This record gives sequence, C-alpha cells and structure tokens, in this order.
Amino acid sequence: MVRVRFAPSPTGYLHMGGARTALFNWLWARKNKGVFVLRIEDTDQSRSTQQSEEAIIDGLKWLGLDWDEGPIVGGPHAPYFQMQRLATYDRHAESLIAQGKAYRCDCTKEELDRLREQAAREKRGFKYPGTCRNKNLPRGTPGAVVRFRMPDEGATTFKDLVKGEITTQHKELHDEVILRADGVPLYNFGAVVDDVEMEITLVARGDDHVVNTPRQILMYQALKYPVPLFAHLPMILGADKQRLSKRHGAVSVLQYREDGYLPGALLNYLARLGWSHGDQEIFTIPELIEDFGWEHVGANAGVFNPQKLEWVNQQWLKLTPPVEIAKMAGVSPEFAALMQERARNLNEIRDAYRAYIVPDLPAYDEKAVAKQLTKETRPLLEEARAVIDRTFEQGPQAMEQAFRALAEQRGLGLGKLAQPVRLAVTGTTVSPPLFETIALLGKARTLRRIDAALERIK
RNA sequence: GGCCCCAUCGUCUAGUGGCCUAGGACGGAGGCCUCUCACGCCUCAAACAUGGGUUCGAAUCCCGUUGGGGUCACCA
Repeated sequence: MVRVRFAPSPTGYLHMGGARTALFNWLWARKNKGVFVLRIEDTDQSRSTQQSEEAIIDGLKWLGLDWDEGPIVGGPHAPYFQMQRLATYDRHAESLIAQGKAYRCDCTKEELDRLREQAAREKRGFKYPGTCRNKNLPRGTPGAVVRFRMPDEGATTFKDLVKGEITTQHKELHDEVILRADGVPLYNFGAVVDDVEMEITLVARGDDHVVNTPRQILMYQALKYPVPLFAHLPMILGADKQRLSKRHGAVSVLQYREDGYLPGALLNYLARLGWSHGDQEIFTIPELIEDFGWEHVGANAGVFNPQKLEWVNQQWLKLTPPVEIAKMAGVSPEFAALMQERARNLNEIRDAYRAYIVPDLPAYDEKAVAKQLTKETRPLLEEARAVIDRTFEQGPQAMEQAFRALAEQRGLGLGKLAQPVRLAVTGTTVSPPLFETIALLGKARTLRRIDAALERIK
C-alpha cells in the first residue's frame, strides 16, 4: 500500500512549490490507489498561524488535491496536527534515551551561540561539541533539551528516486536537538516519528531537505523502523533564477483563482515543470495520474514561466465544457461557448459578459467610436440595421450571408461593414463572431444598440 | 568556507552510447487563414557550459574546471 503525505508548516499561504509537492504526492497516491495524508507541522509556535493553515487548506481544496487522511476528514492516525501529538514524540524520545541513542542537554543558548559565532569566524560549520553527551541528565532537568546521538564514523547512503544515490559521511553530522525543553519536537524528529506512525512509504518533498535525509534515516534506524523511499523535488525558481520567495513572485495559488485560472490548468503546468511525458504538454487530470512516475522527474531546478502557464490555461479553457466555464465565470453557457476559445482566463470572459451582454446598452469605447462611427459609415450602419431586422429570425448564418451580399453590393470587404456594427452592438472592436453575438443578444436589444450608435453620429 | 545537489535553445523539456545535420512546447520574427479578437496552420532564428579521458562511436559514461543552487538553528 502506497502511503504518501504532504506536510506543510502553517507559516504562510500555499505557493507554487508547495502546490507542486502536494501534486506529485497526490498523483502518486492516486496512481497507486494509495493514501494521501495531509499533516500540519505546526511546531514552530512563533510562526504558525490559524490563517495560514486555512489558506493552505483552501488552496489544496481549490486545486482539487483531496486528502484521504488529515484535518477535517480525520483518519486512523489522528490527530494530524503535530502540536496535538506531543505525547507521541515524548514516548519515542524516552525510548531513544533509554537505549542511549539520545540524551538530555542543558547547554544554554548563550554558550551555543558563542560557539556558533566562533565557528562562523573561523569559517567552519558549527557542530555541537557533545558537552552533555555522557552526563546522563535525568528527566526533569531544568531547561534540558533532548539531542540525538549521531554516529561518529561511517556513512549513510540512500537512493533518491530523482537524484540517485547520495552518501553522507557521519562526521559531517552532529548531535542535533530533537525535542525542546517544553516537549515540542524539531523538524527532523517530528517528521520521522509521524512518518513512522502514519506508515508513510514514500517521502516526496522539496530539494532543500536532501541534507536532512541521512539524519532522518539514522533516526528511523535508531527507532528500529523501516526506512521509506525518498524523492526530492528540485526547486522552482523565479524569472531571475533565484529561488521563488515572497519577494520573487511566490504568490499564493489562490491568487491564480482570482486571476481567472482553472485549477486543472495550474496543475497541468506545475506537473510539466519538472516532470515530462515525451512531448505531451496538455494533460487531463486522469492522464496525469495515469502517466506520472518518478523516472521522468528532472533533477534540475526550473524557472516558473507565467506565459506558459497562461497558454496552458488557454488550452484548458478550450477543452472545458461550456457549462463548467459558465459556472466558474458567472456567465451564460452560450456566451461561455463563444468566448472559451478566445479568452486566456475566466476574467476576460466575465469582463466581456459584463461589458456587453448584461447591460441594455454597452459602455462604448470612445476612441473606436470616433474612428468607426462617422458620417461615412452611417448609411452602412443603417443598412446593416435593416438587414438584421429582416434576417434575424433566420439565424446567424443567414445574417452573415445577407451582410456579405450587402458588402459586395457596396464593393466592400465584410470587415468594413462588420466592424462598425460590432462596435455599435458590443461597444468594442473586439468580440466573438458578430452574428452569433447578435443572435445571443436578441433582436430588440441589438436594434436598440444600433439606434443608440446612430444617435451618436447625429 | 565545509558538505551535498545540479548543468541541452531566453524558458519548460525530449534524449538512458550509434535513430541527433539534437526533437517538441512557451515566448520571439515572418507568413497563411479571417467579420475583429482568438484559434489553427506554415516558415525562420535559437541550445548539448568548458577541458580532458573511456569507446569504432558520446548530449548521453568517468574525472577536473567553471557556473548555479541547497544546507550548515532549541525554523520547517
């Protein structure tokens, strides 16, 4: 049974990197009929907030990345909030201490900071010197944290599903803190204990965690638990090739909802950022689930490209049934059908709808009016009005035929005739095909608009 | 700085020793189609970081160099 998890810390919204990590985990779970667990790692009490937690959950929900176990839905390993699992960490820490694999340490923060600064001055990495290693400090020692006893010699090797074999010498490691004095675990320990408890079989997470992996493997081994598989996903970079951060365009995925993107399009784009399936660019969600695999996840970081995302969104818009688009954009299905192949996002559809479908008279683009609605075009517009009046009931194709006949009669291209009419009817020079738009608007409203436009010429 | 990871068009990537005069996609340039816009179609420009090996043969394997990134917390 494949069991994977997404374990965000509620210290901010869900951004692209987190969304992609969640997506890859989710795809793997769905592909293997496994379980996708959502776990909230809220042990940084100074930075975790309720709002962030909600924002992350909202983001996942919008994307359609549903979880089988976790907040709201519960599950056999509840609770799924680390701050509610303190007793579990304590139990495991005590067991490690009893076996001599961990120990209490009451070194003060000040001493440690001094050592750290000194190490920095000497351009060395800081390593805890092991002051309390053999003190056997008892439970209840004031201010004591628990440190994990790292082996001094040897090396740990693991096979990362995307990066291949990675080896770390144990001498590079040091006895890191796994439990604070107040019993709140630190990342490496909390994650390991929970992944063990929740029976996670594969850990897929950001690249920045590769260095944590050997330490965590050592902890799994100390705990006498099987080690899961690991897959480290490369970073997503901003246009400047810098890691995506709040300053570098790392916006909430929910911003894309505001901007009129389809959740599936975002998922499609994110999947292709770092993963590939031959030359295919556009995938439905079932296709993504079917085709996804770690073999084709790239090992190098990728730049987030908004233009390509927009293109993917456009493709999705074309492939989505009009009724669904209508629902999302808040427009009629008929109009959605006309707009879906020429809009890049839902907002363009909604804006157009509000501009010239909803109101009785559209807001006119004055610059275009000055150019298109002139004394020269007036007779044309009058004749067009008559044509519409006469042929409307026969449908858009008949109207078009009649317009073509009229244009030809006047020695004009259809464009010369259609543009003033389009402006009169929609208020703009850019719209879906004129005759279908007119059909959708209705005869009375169309004629009223043309009359209003004629008024403007005077 | 130590350790670790990465390196194909501007960007996302295909490529797993011969199919590569390196393919696709976004973006760019030009054109076709056309009632506007968009779609679609066609054409063009655009890359294997670098130096050594290994091999009959290297974008593909190995080493060095360079460049980029990650990480060195009682953050995650």
